[in-house]
Amino acid sequence: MASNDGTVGKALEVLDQVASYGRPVRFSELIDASPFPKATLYRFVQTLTSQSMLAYDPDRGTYAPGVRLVRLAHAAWQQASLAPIAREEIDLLSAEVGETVHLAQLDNAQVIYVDKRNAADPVQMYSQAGKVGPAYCTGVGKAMLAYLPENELADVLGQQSYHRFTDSTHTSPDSLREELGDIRANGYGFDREEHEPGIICVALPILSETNRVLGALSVTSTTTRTNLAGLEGLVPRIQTAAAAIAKEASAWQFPATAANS
Amino acid sequence: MASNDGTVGKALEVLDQVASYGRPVRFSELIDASPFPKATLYRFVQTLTSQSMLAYDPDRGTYAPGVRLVRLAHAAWQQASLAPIAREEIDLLSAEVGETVHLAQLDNAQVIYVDKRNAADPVQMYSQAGKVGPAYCTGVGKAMLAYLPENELADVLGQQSYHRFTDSTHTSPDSLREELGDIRANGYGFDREEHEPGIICVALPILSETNRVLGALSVTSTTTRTNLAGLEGLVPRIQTAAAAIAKEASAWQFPATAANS
DNA sequence: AACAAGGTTTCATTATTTGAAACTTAGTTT
DNA sequence: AAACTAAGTTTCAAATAATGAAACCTTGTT
Repeated sequence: MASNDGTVGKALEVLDQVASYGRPVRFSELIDASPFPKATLYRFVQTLTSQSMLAYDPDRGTYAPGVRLVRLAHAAWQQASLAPIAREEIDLLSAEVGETVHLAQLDNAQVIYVDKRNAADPVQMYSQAGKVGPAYCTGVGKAMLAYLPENELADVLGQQSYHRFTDSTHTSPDSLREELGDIRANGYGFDREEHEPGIICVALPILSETNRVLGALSVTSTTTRTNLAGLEGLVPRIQTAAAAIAKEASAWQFPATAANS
Repeated sequence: MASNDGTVGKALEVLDQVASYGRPVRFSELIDASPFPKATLYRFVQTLTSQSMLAYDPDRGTYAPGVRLVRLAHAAWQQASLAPIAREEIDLLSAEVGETVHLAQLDNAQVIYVDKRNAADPVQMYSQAGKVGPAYCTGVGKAMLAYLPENELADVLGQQSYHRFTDSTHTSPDSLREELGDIRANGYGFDREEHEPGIICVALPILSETNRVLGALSVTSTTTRTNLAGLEGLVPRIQTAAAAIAKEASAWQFPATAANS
């Protein structure tokens, strides 16, 4: 992915790098970790700053992701994500099952959580939406991978880290592939404490009419509260929600443009 | 701004264009409204899609802002925005005054709302955070403009539309400049129904130790509930919050990096 | 005063972008 | 079923922009 998208791709690589620090960074820190020569990186950072994609703090000489991203993300979240469409269904679902519900989509080879509803404490969206996670060891990740066309799947499987988080984490594409077959057969999959000990979930894909993967929906719980069989009992209810979201998504088309100021 | 940032600037221009539609768009719609020749726009859209900055819907042949933006925005919101820092103060403030509180920052020449708290009905953030508004006719906008250094101010004033929303909207840089002087003198400013009839607010800037504009804080109400004098009474309380946020912002530095998965 | 380190600018070379035009589909119309 | 049309895609020489080594500032340090 990173390769061969010319200058724009390289600039976005720099943007990702800055974002990855999780705090404002100095130019010198960036150059130490950058494949680009000083002058080149310098120009990228200048350009991105001038475009408000990065914010420069002159008091400290640091760079951070810029506010223009927040504006663009607003648009992305509303349009490209299932979140606004799925909102009501997720509210209902989480209230009904009394557990945490996640709505996720695939960004490249990673899972990106676009919404989350916790039965207990009400939302705090921006701080949760946008979080990324691994695809190979999460319920939502595997549910989406299971329905990817072979050519895309091969690509995505090659990009996973297969880091062993727990004893039940998949550590190779082969064992993962096997489970993906099961998921396709059942229509749903589990996270068997593969990412965090004690945390389990059931996940279902959200598919378009043409069977493209739009996203995934999951209900998460802990081994102290329930078990896989318990979660499996929720599948029909989650299936209903997933189907409703898919239907909404396909209806959601060209809602007569409104002019803007 | 749009000028002279090379290929990257142009690509981001395209990204903005797509985002501006508020719905998925076809390539043909983009080309009709684009200054770029077909082949050039085509390559931009390809590149942005390959980078997940745009999402392509193959069923419908449409483009929309991509999920990578949501991920980047998460980083932007946490780091570049005052929102996470200001959260508690805003909670307190809105609970105490019982009115809507806005936290805004400047993105180029526009106001971008990074957080909002409504005393009455609890938040629905993503739908609000990221929203943009005009700087010349909003409380937060004017509060920030008032403390901008002259060279930046001139630039920003030139970019305002001066559209007359109501009878009290500023329609020229000159009358606006005059009010900015008053705001600087008082330390706070009003929105006198300049954007929407019946809606008024008091706004204060949030300034760094070196007096750079970090953002602005406002309390909004309606003419049926209160008046300017009533809002003015809240200034000391808002000032406390603004000062606390500024202090937090300056302390918030290099909080020991955590490695990421 | 000499020395670094972080940051910024220069400029000839090199590689990428540019865009008119030609080409492919797929969907109409005569 | 042939001729038209609109939308999307590819080509390629010319024009333009990106590159990066090295020199140059600036600010803080020994």
